[in-house]
Amino acid sequence: MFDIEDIRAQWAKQRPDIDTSPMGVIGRIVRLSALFSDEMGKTFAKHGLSAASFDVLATLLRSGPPHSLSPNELLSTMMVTSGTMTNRIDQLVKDGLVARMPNPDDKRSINVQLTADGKKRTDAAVTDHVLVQKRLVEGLSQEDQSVLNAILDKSLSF
Amino acid sequence: MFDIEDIRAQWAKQRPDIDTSPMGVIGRIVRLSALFSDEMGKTFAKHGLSAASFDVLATLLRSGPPHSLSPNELLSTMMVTSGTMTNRIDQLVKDGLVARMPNPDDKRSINVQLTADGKKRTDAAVTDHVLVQKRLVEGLSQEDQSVLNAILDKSLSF
DNA sequence: CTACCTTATCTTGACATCAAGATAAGTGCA
DNA sequence: TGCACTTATCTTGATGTCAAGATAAGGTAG
Repeated sequence: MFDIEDIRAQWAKQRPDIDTSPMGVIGRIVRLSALFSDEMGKTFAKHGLSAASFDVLATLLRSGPPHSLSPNELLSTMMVTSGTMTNRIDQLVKDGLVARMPNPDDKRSINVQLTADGKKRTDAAVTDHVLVQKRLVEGLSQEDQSVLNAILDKSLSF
Repeated sequence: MFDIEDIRAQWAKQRPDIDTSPMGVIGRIVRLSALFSDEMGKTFAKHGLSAASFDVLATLLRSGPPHSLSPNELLSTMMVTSGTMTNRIDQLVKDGLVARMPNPDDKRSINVQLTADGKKRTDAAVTDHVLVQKRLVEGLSQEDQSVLNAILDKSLSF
């Protein structure tokens, strides 16, 4: 595993014409994201979930009672295609964590609703998850985190 | 697409017991990473490459002449399994961008070497790529970028 | 030299994802 | 009303990934 600055040094030798300073910032963000995702994935696995399932379950939970959203509503909060959403819901239905309920007002549509077991499992997973997230940022002071958020928001606004 | 702070507000209502401030930091990093990866992917696609192929090609290019590394060496710089590497190399061989060369010193091993066409394509893709990267961070001042790097390095050292 | 362990690469089977299109129901305008 | 357009979900086929194990060659201790 190379350090990002080592990689930049290699480029400086092989392609002195290019400016790799943006690569430093972007490389760190992409790598840190992968590291975070790996660690968070372990928590999900402990609860028998994948990041993908957790994403759906957590969205339903935080939407509040009756913990029920259409596939289209779920889609709009995650960056996945409709086929992916169908597949995710299929898995969760098979595991008994959500149920597909007909929508009486629009027969094209359905609602995906947390089951009692789904709600219990999701509540437990979320509780663990936030503790892991806390650990992942514990190397940063409160001020570091504020500064970080402010700078990242500048980039996210594009 | 919800804003991360909207998501935190939803949690505050549904699960007032949890501390979601780490989620603010982590969410921004993961989301920004996905955004960067999407944009960079478009550049690779323009050159007929995927992020996966580019990753291999760029590693070979920046390793310097003769632009040749073993699958194992490539593996150690990317976080993928050996099966994934075999598959990536297969694709690149099929596209004529790299060639598998026998290693005379160790018959278990091979070297993956950029072809002339592979080098040309990679050079062109890298040139475009760094321009896109530059655009992706242009919302941040030099000082923002320095501060960002310093803070991110604290987290990456875990 | 042999038997065993390690290393390097590839193979297999399962899975998540996407792009594109199929299906079915709702909407609106002539 | 009826026909075209839109919307919501699901289906299909291709791809990239991983975990686990297969294959083959190198290294070593006796």
